[in-house]
Amino acid sequence: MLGARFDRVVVRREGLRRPFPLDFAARLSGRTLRALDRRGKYLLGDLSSGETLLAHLGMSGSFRVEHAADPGTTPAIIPHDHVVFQMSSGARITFNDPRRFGVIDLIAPGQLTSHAAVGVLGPEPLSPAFDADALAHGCAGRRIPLKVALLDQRIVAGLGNIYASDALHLARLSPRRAAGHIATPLGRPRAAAIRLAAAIKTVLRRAIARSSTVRYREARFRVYDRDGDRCVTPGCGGTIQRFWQAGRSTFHCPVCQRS
DNA sequence: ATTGAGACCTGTCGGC
DNA sequence: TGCCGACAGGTCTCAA
Repeated sequence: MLGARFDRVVVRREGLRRPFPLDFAARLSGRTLRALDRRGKYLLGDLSSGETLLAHLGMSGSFRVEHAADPGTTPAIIPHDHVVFQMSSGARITFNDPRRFGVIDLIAPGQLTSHAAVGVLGPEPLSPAFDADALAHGCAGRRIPLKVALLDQRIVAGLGNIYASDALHLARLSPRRAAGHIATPLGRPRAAAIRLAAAIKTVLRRAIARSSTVRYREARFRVYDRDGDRCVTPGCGGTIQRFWQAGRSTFHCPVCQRS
């Protein structure tokens, strides 16, 4: 898509979580995609019109890339194809999302920072801006459990249910611990914040290197979806358990994540 | 401030 | 085989 023009945009239903914006296809047609970026779980496309093409995969969304020049391939519509972008490069990019929890939206120029979700995102976990100080600052004074705090995109952007559990396990911190406990009363980081910030970076770098979210059904994690398994922490010997927090499943080792 | 429950949807899996 | 409930990578809103 990058550097190509939108030749034709086909919208195959009213919307996903929300209705598609007014004149969505018309506002894209003839524009060029100048740059691609990402904030947290949001994909951002910088358009020659100054608008931003915003996308979120939700739980089940995906983009499929096909090319007119690919020999022996006949691009076809399959179930749950909702938006098709035909590009001047010959590429055809299709947004498919069975559960329709995803987002496809257009943001007017300059409106991204005031966007209800994107505008309040916390720091990028792999950027230098995210460190123990930033994490402690975000958690200070909060009495919510650490696991719930890690899922709050305003504290740190982009962590989901898998890596929230895994990062806490690597840092050997209980998911039930109050988030505020990793900071001093003045919001300075305690040892736990230093461990957790580092663990988040380690877990995410490893996940990206292994594409473990892209193929998450085949992937194996430290604790996620491993209840009943033996804990991987050297010398621990505990058994991974699952419980519920804020409506989501949390996995942890009650032995090495006691506090 | 925080929790909990429910909503949005369809697909998959395990148990019977 | 087929049916049924539980659960799923994520937000978002409302009530308590």
